Amino acid sequence: MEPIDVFKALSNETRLNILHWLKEPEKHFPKQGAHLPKEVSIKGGVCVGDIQEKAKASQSTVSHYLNMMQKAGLLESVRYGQWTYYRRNEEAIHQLAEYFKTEI
Amino acid sequence: MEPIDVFKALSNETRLNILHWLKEPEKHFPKQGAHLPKEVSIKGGVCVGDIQEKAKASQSTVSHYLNMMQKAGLLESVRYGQWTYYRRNEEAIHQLAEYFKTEI
DNA sequence: ATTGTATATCGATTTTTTTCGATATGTCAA
DNA sequence: TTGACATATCGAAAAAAATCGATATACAAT
Repeated sequence: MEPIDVFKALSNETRLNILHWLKEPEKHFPKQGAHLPKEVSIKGGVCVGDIQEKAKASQSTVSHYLNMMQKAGLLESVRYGQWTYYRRNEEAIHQLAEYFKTEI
Repeated sequence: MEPIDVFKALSNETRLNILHWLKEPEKHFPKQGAHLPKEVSIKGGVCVGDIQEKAKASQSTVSHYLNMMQKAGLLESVRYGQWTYYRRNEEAIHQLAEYFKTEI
């Protein structure tokens, strides 16, 4: 997890928004999980299409953003069928906050 | 203090290094404060030239970096004669760490 | 006043990032 | 197996950031 990649990922309003939204997915994505059979639980995960709709950017841009944020370590993804669910990587983000406090 | 400006400022290795160096100025800038009469104390401040020498980038680039970091709130500067001393804005950085922990 | 030094700003070029539409890939359903 | 859909990847154009040398500004010392 390269700090610089994390900071780059955070240097954009839309990406920052996505991170925010995913903090309270049920609040910001009311129809969250619509595609999932209820026995499958992808807690806190939201599919790309829902994020795209809210972010108001093109599909390819949002896909790119999510990939970038995942590579930076901020998000993790789970694929279910044709959908990819993204959620925050809370553990990594917590470590990051520690890093920020002690190293920056 | 706009989070995005802060993250942009942190998205560069040299700038990240500068922030690091200024955490322990006496360690990384042995000849620190050489220009200052001892009754003037700019605690933790290092002049642009010293930073430039260590950063190995051009004078204009380093000046630009420092200005950017100051605008982002990470640094503060004091001018003494022909020198500008930059030091960390510890209070702002501390607040930032709090922001990171609670908002990111 | 003139010269030298430190830093800031300007202008231009190169590099990186953003952003998109088009296309490819993978999955589901009929 | 065909068609529809979700997402990923590709390739390109536009926008922004990095970076430099040259020049300006501000101060110091002679």
